[in-house]
Amino acid sequence: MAVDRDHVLRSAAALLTRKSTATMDEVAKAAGISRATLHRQFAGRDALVRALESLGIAECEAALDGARLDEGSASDAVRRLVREIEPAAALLAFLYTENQLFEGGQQNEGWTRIDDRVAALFRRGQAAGEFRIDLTPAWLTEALYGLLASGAWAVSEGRVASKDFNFMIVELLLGGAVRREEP
Amino acid sequence: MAVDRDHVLRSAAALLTRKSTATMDEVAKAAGISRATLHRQFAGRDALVRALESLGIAECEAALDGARLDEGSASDAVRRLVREIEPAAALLAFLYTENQLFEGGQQNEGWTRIDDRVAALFRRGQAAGEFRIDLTPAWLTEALYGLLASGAWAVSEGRVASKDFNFMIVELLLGGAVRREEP
DNA sequence: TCCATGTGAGACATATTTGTCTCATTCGGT
DNA sequence: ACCGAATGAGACAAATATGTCTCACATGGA
Repeated sequence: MAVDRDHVLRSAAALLTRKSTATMDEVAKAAGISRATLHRQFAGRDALVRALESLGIAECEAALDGARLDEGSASDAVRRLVREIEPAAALLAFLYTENQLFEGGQQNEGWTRIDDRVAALFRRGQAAGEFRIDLTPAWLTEALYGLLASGAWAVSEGRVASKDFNFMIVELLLGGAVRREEP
Repeated sequence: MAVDRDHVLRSAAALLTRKSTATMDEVAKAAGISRATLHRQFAGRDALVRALESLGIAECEAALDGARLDEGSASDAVRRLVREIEPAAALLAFLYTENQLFEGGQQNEGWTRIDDRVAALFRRGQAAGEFRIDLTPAWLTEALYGLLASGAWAVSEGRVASKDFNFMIVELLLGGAVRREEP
């Protein structure tokens, strides 16, 4: 009978990604529970968003762990990372645009840890001569987030097929739009 | 004495990009006018957002015109487009995440026109053998929007220098992160 | 100078959302 | 089958945002 907290969070993420101003009542309905029960789980809208943020951070870090960023080529590590992070992409897209989280001035330190790990991956690729050095690791990190968000958005709008999510993001991020000469 | 409508819209865009839930009072203060005057210009929050949307569409179409997408190589056209669109990037970033505009089901047809023109550019590049064909024009269009938004966001957060905005976006979109062999 | 128009400040009612509470019902374990 | 715990439905007040109105003030032109 216990409420499936994870299910509630995912429903909320899915809804809030589409409509960031959804009310607590709409969030509750989307999760198939009553507003009262939702409020028993999360003290308020703030607590709900914070919980979503924690979930997002946890999933990101799990993806980072699962992608084994230190192994093999940096390109392959990026591919693994995107693959691992795909299930959380919609949630990430919501949090990425929920800039209100940073209003307080101090953002959750979890994001800095994640930023650092991703940036370190790009830096490793640069040091290995694999990635170009005229694009900063900070920008590559930011671009990855942006493409993940765009990809999640495009999939949810039906503009890109879900099965192409990985390919599109990785290929654009790594290879760009310009056609390469055959090696 | 007449209120500078354009100034109000730009202030609103700048504020709402940072805090999408800002109240009408905050929007008014940001523009340096009173809530009453703001309300005389825009009947309500809805009307304000619609006006921002119209402004965004107009600036996008102006950028598309100014970039002369049909001339020269598709890559150069993309470079011109990003350069022309940069001043409107913050506004575009706001509108891009203001998905509530599409809640009604029918989005402003202006966006479809713009999407079509951008997608046509990528399609032209593909037909010319300049762009790879395994990334759909729809995705390239979406990715451009995402990178513009990420770039505007990164600049406003100080993570990327404003002067690098163009370079970073264009180079990543066209060339990707992987280093190319010297030709 | 005088008048008309636009503006700022604030009061006010309304609508919406939120947080809290109660109570009947239902579910699950013993 | 029974009992405790959790849930759903709804009432309620408080907080917040919005839309509307009035009135005093200032600004700019005739």
